[in-house]
Amino acid sequence: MGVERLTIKDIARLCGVSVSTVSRVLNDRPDVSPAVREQVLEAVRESNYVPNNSARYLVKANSDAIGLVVRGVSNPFYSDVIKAINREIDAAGYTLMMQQIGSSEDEISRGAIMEREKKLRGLIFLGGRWDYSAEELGTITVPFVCCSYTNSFGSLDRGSFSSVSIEDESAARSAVNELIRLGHRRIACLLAETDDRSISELRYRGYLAALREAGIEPDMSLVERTGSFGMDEAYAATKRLVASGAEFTAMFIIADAMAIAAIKALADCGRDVPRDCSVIAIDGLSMSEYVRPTLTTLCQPMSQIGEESVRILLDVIEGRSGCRHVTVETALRPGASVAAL
Amino acid sequence: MGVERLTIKDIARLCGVSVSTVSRVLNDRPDVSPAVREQVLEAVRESNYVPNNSARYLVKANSDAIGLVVRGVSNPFYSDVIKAINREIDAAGYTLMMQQIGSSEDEISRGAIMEREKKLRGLIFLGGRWDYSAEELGTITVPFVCCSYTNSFGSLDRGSFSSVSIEDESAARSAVNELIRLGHRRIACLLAETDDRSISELRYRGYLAALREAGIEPDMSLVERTGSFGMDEAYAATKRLVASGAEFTAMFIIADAMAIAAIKALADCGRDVPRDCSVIAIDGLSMSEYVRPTLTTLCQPMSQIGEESVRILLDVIEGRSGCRHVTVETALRPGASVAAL
DNA sequence: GTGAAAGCGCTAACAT
DNA sequence: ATGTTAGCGCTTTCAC
Repeated sequence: MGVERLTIKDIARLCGVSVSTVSRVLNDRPDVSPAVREQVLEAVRESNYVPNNSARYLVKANSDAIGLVVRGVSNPFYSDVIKAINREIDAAGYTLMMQQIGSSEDEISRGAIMEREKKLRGLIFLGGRWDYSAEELGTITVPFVCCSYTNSFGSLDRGSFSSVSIEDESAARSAVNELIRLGHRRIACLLAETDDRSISELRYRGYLAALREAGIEPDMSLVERTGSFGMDEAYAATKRLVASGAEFTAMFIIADAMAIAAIKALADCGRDVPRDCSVIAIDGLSMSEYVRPTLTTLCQPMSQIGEESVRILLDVIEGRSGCRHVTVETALRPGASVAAL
Repeated sequence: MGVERLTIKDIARLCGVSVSTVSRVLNDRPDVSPAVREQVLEAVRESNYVPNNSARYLVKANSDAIGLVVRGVSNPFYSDVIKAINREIDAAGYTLMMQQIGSSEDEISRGAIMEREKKLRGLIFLGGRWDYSAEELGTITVPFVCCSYTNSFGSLDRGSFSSVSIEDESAARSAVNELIRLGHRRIACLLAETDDRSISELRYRGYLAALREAGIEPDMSLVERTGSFGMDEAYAATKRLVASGAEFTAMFIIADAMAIAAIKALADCGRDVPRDCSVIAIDGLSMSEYVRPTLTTLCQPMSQIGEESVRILLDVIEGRSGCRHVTVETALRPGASVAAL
């Protein structure tokens, strides 16, 4: 335990060679004699030497690393996106450096720190704020792409960044339209109002738009809000809604996880889904296919979002194109949580 | 975009002071005049300067950082554990550095790299292999704790590391006992056989032990295996089990997520849970409280696992105690997925 | 094929 | 209160 940590110098001394030779071996350079190479490798193994990455990063002028800053620990929605990003970056011969941060931390400053520390070529932000200003982005000097969201509430010049996302408002609109098509008119809405510049707000706008187009007067007593995207809060909010006595035959819920909790709350209130109340959501978690009734939801194409993000970023990095903004399509995945009225 | 990245020297020159003064300001040292401090801060803001962490880490002889290596991206089970670890480390005045790795990567080598790079005081491995040898741990020279698992299949000296985990075998045994207590005798078992040195194997042993104690002859046609812990595979495996024609009145499933998928498979085969088949699992995911029927499961005390891990690690780091191995208790969370026969 | 030496950006003595 | 300077551990010219 109390072992002094070895440096490249120690290995050099151990082998009776210079540090540059050790460095060459460690970096798989061809210009080292086989004998010396073997000897160095052996010494490294024997002594449990592990190079210091800080020193390596410091001296390197640039790298082939792409940074990925994921906001929100263990969001089930992200895992397929991350998988796709990983795959694409690997395939392109770059290295992925992932950093998870809490939802209260700032992805921009973390990205900026990472950029310096790892000499990044580009950055991907997965799940971030929607209201960047050009000023606070001054610390980021490499190309970056907003993955699964865009800067709807910010003041950023569209030419200075890229994004890949669904059109939240129109996705919500088509979800609600589906309910309307089936004859529902009293449609409740469950929101997560963390603040008013979020995905929740956009999806709420879509809800309102769908009602308006169908000539249905929005009823504020049917709109319930929770403080977060958590299941516990969604459960409680749905119970409040039922307890309020408001009448509705369907619910539009802004996220799958919240919808699963809401269905449980409805059941606990004696309301069967979809017989007494239809439920539709947005996201397309795989979990939603295993609950009963299976959730009817608008799926985000997670792999495509990841792939597209990488493609755009590499295009910009390698000078093949400028910044782009891509919106991907959602697809209705019919479940058993929706019925005609 | 093409902006040269600034260094501390640039800031010093910009302000007409020395680098040490800038460094002092950046590190909140008291011995700087208010005027100069303000001027430096202003220049930093103006120029979007961000210090290079690699250089910082390199020069520091030690830090107050604890490394957390999480194996398996976005395992829902880990998120509460991570939250607890975060909280405790913060409260103790240390800094947490988290690193997520894929399930095919090796946590030991990543931990070793991180230890050098960040000058760690200690390491926590969350979800790792169960079969370390002393030799491969030679690269780790700081105290570490295995969080949520232990070295059941390895050859490590128990005095050289710490661990916090449930007793998987006895947890499985009591889950199966619960089914037996309710009159079940034909109890199927769903395993995830990634390899034979995993949590799956331990829980399987508990299943067998419970049967043996009750004088029930294990029936291999009731034991189904999947390649992973995924829901899709658990679903398919359960369907195979039903299709095989094997008769059973209950299932013991080694993980909540798999159980949720299994319940769906049973339903799709026309079997009601718990009327036609009881289901019990181990883990205690919060999701399990929102599916219907709610899952009966043995809960792992996630917060406690995280807290205990930090407590032990800090005790060892600060010399208050040697390595310890703690097992925490699971608690039966009764749901609606189990019925008496 | 190998070694010597400069320097990556920063902190921390040590001076002043 | 502020400046000067010696490294931290490594890679990379540039000699040989």
